[in-house]
Amino acid sequence: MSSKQPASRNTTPSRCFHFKQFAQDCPLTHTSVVDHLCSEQFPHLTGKRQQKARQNLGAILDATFSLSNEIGFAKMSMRDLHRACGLSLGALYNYFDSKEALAMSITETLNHIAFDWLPRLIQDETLPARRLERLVRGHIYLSELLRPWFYFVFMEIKTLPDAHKQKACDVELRFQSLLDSLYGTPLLPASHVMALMQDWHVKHWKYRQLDIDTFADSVNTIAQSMLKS
Amino acid sequence: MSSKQPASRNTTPSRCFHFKQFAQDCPLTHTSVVDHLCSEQFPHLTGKRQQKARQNLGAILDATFSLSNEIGFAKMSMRDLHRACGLSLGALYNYFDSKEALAMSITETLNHIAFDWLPRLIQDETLPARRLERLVRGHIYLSELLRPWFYFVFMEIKTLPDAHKQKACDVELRFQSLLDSLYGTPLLPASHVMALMQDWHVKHWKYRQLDIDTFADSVNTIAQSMLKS
DNA sequence: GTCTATATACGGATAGAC
DNA sequence: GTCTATCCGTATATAGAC
Repeated sequence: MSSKQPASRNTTPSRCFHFKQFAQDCPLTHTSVVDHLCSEQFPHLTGKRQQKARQNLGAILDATFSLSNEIGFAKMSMRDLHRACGLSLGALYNYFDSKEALAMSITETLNHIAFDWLPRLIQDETLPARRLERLVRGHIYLSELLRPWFYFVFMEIKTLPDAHKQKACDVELRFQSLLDSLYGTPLLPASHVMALMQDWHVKHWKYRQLDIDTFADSVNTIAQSMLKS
Repeated sequence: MSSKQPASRNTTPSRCFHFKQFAQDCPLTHTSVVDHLCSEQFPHLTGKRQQKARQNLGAILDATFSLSNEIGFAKMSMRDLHRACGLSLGALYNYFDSKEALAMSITETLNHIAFDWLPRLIQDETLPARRLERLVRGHIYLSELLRPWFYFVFMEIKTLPDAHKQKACDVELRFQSLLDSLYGTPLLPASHVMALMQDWHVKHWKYRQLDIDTFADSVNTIAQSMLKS
């Protein structure tokens, strides 16, 4: 995953990896996550039945993301959802026990993935500067691959029951502690980096026209500059 | 508003102004904003009646901020609100025509203030580096003085009707264009600075232990470093 | 102006036919 | 497994007494 080009300045910056590479190597995509969720909720299903369930789950999640993005999860009614995803109101409850269970499945799934996956980014790298770059790029690129998931969790954490809220915060704090250990100083440099990275999905309407690698380069530059001082 | 101390390195950084100065000079406080809102909604009231209205409005807003912060505005019911603020359910409707009108009053008021006030920060300053520092500190300090207002608008914009949403976004874009003009390059440096500044109120739970001037110094350092490159 | 009581609608969730 | 029809609690907003 390392760039082979000579170190020529003022052209493309050298990157430990870029988005296309990451997307090819990373086993996580929107549909793979839906499939994973399906296997968890309906472990007994196989073949055509499984196919159908995955398709419906995907439709439910897509509609949930779309509606939450537009009016917020709390304002979205199950009736809105059933109209948007094509299933009947009753059928929804075969997939999720309640509206709250739907929200929790989403956060639970993403947390599991993030918790599991982000540490792997740096497992084979010891140099702090390289570890930092891998964390920064990895987080930004992953949040792009699963943007609706990241955005949903960011915006809707507050409305979840406390136990769940805590767990979701833990993921952020764990990632932050990874950064903290690189910087030596606690809190500030790591928090700044988190804020910059998250801006990619939180304010995505701003970045529509912008190449994601350019964005990641920029965040990485700032992150690296704080490492030196 | 400028610091008089000699330029001694490695001690307190020289600041164009710090929080305490800003708070003394800035005419905006939580109560003054409530009073302003009161004068807009009940221009005819004076004396004891006005006093009472201000007090009740303040209680309603405090309760709204507190409940929204806890469970989100959409989940907060008018019954929750009436219990939390002490007024009866019916009495609430003497102050706001609807739940939506309450949310709109809050965003409207803050937008008006921000739109009006932030440009004044730099009106007497021509040096880009100083203009930048004044904008950064001014935004952070103002968002601290009116933290519940800023947080509310940030989190609840999405649930408002489209026309209102647009106006709120305009304020952010206007501020960003002030920054853009300082940087020359559009979008990226300014967006980064916005993200860093907003983190103070968005993730305030992280910064409970941190001095606001230390935070502002840190953001300003990053903002300045992007100015040079 | 503020209260209590209530009209009216909509929400989440379920029952039971197919 | 999916549909339609429905239960029942709760939400916003209002009416009318004081």
